[in-house]
Amino acid sequence: MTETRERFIQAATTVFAERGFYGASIAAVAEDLPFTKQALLHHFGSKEKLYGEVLKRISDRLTAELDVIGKRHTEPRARFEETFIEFYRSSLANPRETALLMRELLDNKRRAETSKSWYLKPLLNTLADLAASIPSARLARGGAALAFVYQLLGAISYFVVSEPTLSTMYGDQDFEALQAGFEKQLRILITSRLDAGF
Amino acid sequence: MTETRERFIQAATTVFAERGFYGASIAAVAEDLPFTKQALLHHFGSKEKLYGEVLKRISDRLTAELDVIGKRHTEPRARFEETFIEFYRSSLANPRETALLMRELLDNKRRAETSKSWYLKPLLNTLADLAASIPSARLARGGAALAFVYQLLGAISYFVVSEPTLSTMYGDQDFEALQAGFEKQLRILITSRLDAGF
DNA sequence: CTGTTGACTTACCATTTGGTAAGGCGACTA
DNA sequence: TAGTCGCCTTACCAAATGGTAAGTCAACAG
Repeated sequence: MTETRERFIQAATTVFAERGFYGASIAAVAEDLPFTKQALLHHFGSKEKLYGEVLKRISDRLTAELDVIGKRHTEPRARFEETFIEFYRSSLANPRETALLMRELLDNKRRAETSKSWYLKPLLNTLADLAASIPSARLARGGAALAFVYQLLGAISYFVVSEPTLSTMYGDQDFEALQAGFEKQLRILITSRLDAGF
Repeated sequence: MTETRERFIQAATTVFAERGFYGASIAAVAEDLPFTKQALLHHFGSKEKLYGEVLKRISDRLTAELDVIGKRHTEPRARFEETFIEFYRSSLANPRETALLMRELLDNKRRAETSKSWYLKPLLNTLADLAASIPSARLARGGAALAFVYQLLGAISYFVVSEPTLSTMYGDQDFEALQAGFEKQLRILITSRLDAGF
């Protein structure tokens, strides 16, 4: 059934996000569902394929989301800015997925040898194109605009993923204040860097 | 012997960086060394304790390194800027350690329940103090300066960790150009944000 | 009524996991 | 010479790993 597959994918997202590909077990994925580990294997064939479906799901959602935002703004600079703000909001709203994508980045070296699939590429291309559409950045050489895109991507993902660490380190209250101000700080970072020109 | 311990820690750094805490096995750590898995257990007691020593090693080195840089500059803003540039260089020179710290961030939620140790705290405190020493940032409320520190930390770590992914995605040549310009772009990001004030 | 198909199960399997137990062995001490 | 201490080994272990084999059972088709 389609719904069963869906439930497996959702559960797998959590497990892979929390333990990484190598640390996750398909038994753990099935554990909280009213199905056995073999039902999972019946639907997906292998752990690797299940992981692939999870990644594809995330990549598709993100690409679609950013696409919608991109169409809401015509002015390149505003589009760039709002897309990254939206990316931050989306990442914050889906910390599991954010963590999983970060793990994929880390596991990639090892996994690339066998899997060879690049789920992040369409997402990165979308963002790089966005940067290239800003007049002042178009002429930048040596991938200066791409570097900035990557800096923002890192700043956003790293912060979102740090929630458990930061809230324990600084206490829930201080962390909430930090998180409340982060979006504003992100906006300032983007505008001040863009103002400086390429 | 001290040297044997050292070799175990070095090997463990690689294995933990590549597979994460859960995905790594102590057998894999001993595999490339002329000792058995039990020799490892004899020295460190458990996988958890070995991991702890590895993290402590990294944290100590980083803190010491940043301390040296901090003392080379008296003017707060220059000190802030140079410290982050140095942090970038250090991260780039030690990609294994960078990846491992990132994994620690991701694994932390799970691991915190049992281990409760915060290896990253001294490092973060050093950087936060650095930001607080900048006059214009001292008055910032809601942790605006800390947010900026975290953004830089994320931008740096994320980029360093992405080397395998990026060089495969864009090709070795394009990636090298990107990497060659990254430090300069980082500097621009820092100065433009600081110029904007808090 | 029969055959087939798809979802899901129980029963296994070899391999790997982190860890324990016990002992060999060289060096140093009484 | 006997004792003991630290480093490291072989011999195990129960539990968990990803995956295979062989079914059960309901729905549906002829």
